[in-house]
Amino acid sequence: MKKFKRTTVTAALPYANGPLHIGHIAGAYLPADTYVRFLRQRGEDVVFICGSDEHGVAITLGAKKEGVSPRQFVDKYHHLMKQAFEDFGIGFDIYSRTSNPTHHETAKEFFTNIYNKGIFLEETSDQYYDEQEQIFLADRYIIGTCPNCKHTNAYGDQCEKCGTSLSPKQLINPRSTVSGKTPVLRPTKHWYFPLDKYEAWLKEWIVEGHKQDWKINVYGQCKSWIDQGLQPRSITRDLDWGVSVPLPDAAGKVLYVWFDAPIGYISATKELKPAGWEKYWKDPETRLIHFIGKDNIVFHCIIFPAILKAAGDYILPDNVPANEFLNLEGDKISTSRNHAVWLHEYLADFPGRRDELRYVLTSISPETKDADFTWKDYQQKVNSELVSIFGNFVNRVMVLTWKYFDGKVPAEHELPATDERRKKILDHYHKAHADLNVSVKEMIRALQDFRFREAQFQLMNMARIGNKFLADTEPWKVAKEDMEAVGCILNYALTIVGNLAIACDPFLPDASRNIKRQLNSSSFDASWKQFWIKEELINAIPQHHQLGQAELLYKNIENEEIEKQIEKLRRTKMENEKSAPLVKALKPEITIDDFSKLDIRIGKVLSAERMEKSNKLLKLKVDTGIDQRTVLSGIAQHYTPEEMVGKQVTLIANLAPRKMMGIESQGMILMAEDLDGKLRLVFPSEIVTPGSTVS
RNA sequence: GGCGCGGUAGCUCAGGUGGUUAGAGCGUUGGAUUCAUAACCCAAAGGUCGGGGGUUCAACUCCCCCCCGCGCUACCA
Repeated sequence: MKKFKRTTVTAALPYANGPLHIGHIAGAYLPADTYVRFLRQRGEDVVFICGSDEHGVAITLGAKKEGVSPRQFVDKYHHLMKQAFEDFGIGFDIYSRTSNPTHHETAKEFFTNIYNKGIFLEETSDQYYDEQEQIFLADRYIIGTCPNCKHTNAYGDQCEKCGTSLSPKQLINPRSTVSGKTPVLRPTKHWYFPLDKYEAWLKEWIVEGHKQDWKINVYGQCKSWIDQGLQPRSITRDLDWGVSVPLPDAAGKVLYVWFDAPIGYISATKELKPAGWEKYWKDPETRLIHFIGKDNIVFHCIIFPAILKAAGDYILPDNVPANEFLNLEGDKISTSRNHAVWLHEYLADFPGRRDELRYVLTSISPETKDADFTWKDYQQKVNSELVSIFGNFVNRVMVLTWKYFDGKVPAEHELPATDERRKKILDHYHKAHADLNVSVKEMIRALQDFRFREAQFQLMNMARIGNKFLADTEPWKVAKEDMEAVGCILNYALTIVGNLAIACDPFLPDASRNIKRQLNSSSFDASWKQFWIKEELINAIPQHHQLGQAELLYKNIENEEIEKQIEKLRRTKMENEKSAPLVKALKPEITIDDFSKLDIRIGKVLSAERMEKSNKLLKLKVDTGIDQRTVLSGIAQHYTPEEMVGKQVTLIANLAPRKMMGIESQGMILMAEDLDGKLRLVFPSEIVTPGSTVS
């Protein structure tokens, strides 16, 4: 592998529209922090960059909802997140924010730089405009009736009821959420980044260049994107919140949040090191690593690198170890449904138990597939691994040393194998030592490869070996006859404890500090970084050294504590169900004249088949009494073609024809939608003649 | 529908250029032990490696088809 002089580590900029939950932590911040701690232990030059992502329409929308300005809105969440990170002990070198002036300048420089190279495309297209407010409406500022499920408050980019992604022009009866008025289409100019022109380069860089070293999920996703063909992407928006486009004819336009956000990494580095930031972003001997969740892969692996490439003389990410998602008690974590374990709430409910959360989240880290956090599992892992194996080992060594040597590290010397027992002790010592060194090497290798689950497992294995060493050598028995041998055993046991204190720093920083305190190691622990360099057990503690008081590292998580948490989630779920409207709201009143415009008839399905390349559409041939016509209906997930044939259906016969997937649909079949989204046919209670009208 | 990733013991996961009885930790059960937070140590039970075909002397590992989970994508008058 290429040798680098320094490392720039970024963790995804969290979006400032809500608090942090354990999914965020497990996905990006904890692995990043673990990795950075590892590099720092080795004495490497590393910067660890993060900050709040504060632009975009969702922010303005959220602010509006809370009745505050975007500024106040992002201030609130920025400080909440910053505090939670700090309280949890994520050790960023800087936690910045994209609303900073430095960031605005940097982002504008990026734009101008690329603009001056003539790389951007300019294009004018029709978008919805609110005439009363005199603003262009971003997708999420437009609501209307969802063409799919008829939900009356679907957003312009997505219907939250049925999950369909939309474009504003698909909405029926669009209206502006700002003024409530019906918006009009008006031309507007935007700038596009020609991703397609970077396709060949991306292919070479990723598909050929990173086949071996990028995680398979990341690589596969990138390859899929590139193979599908890349399109130019719009990088500006009509909005008054964000980084304004630095061009004379661009009033009211800002950079698209996805263009400016990753640049935030660079701005934050500038802020951290005004003089020396460039070497962290432009020196080919710097290694750039992005820690993100899988939702960010395309931006960090495709778009941002292309932008860096276009800007010129920037380095590209050497690796992007994206994680999959974390679920909670079998369900997706959801901010809107409040189905989450919020970081700040965890810290308040479990004071002094940061390591515990780190440990469990790393042990279930969604490195290769989505993982599930359950409180029961949390309790079990803490109690049976952290407490029983790790904490207990440290404690028993401390207690034994105090018991037999008044807390003074026994002399380390060659133990002459003068009898059977000593011989056995020496055998166990050699075995333990060899096993420990294997674990140390495996742990470090795993850390280098971003396999944090495995790395932490090897750490625990060190404690397991320690426990076994004590059980095998039984110093409490030997003490009755051979104190010199006991001294040797405990000297080595303390060596293991010292090495554990070193090794656990990336994973369990609080325990590391705590053990150092117990070992009273401040006078010599500066030499401990040799552990990370030699990649083997070091002689951590000098003989005759006076230890501090023994203290339990962790205590058991009691049933009541986790039951409280489970109950909390259960209550939220119940409240959600209670408060969720069971039936949809009534639509505005209409007149009999409105109704009489509809020509609703009963038809009979003559034939039915699946549409090619669609998993929702069925192509039906319907006898309407008047004619036989083709009707496409999005019911393929609810009815098979076979069961549709011969069925009587209710259809709107005078609806304007509409082409879908190349075929014209002449009418619409009426369906009842159950609360769970299931569609059921509506038809007369007894067979009627095709063509019968409905009124 | 297309594409990507995944589906291995109760749980969390390893593994594999195809080759003797498929591994680990936790959990469970039994034993041993007492320095330790009833912890540690030893041992055992537990898997038709998502399903079905195929290639092969031999497949969990390669090929084909299918099913399930997650994501991206097309589509749902």
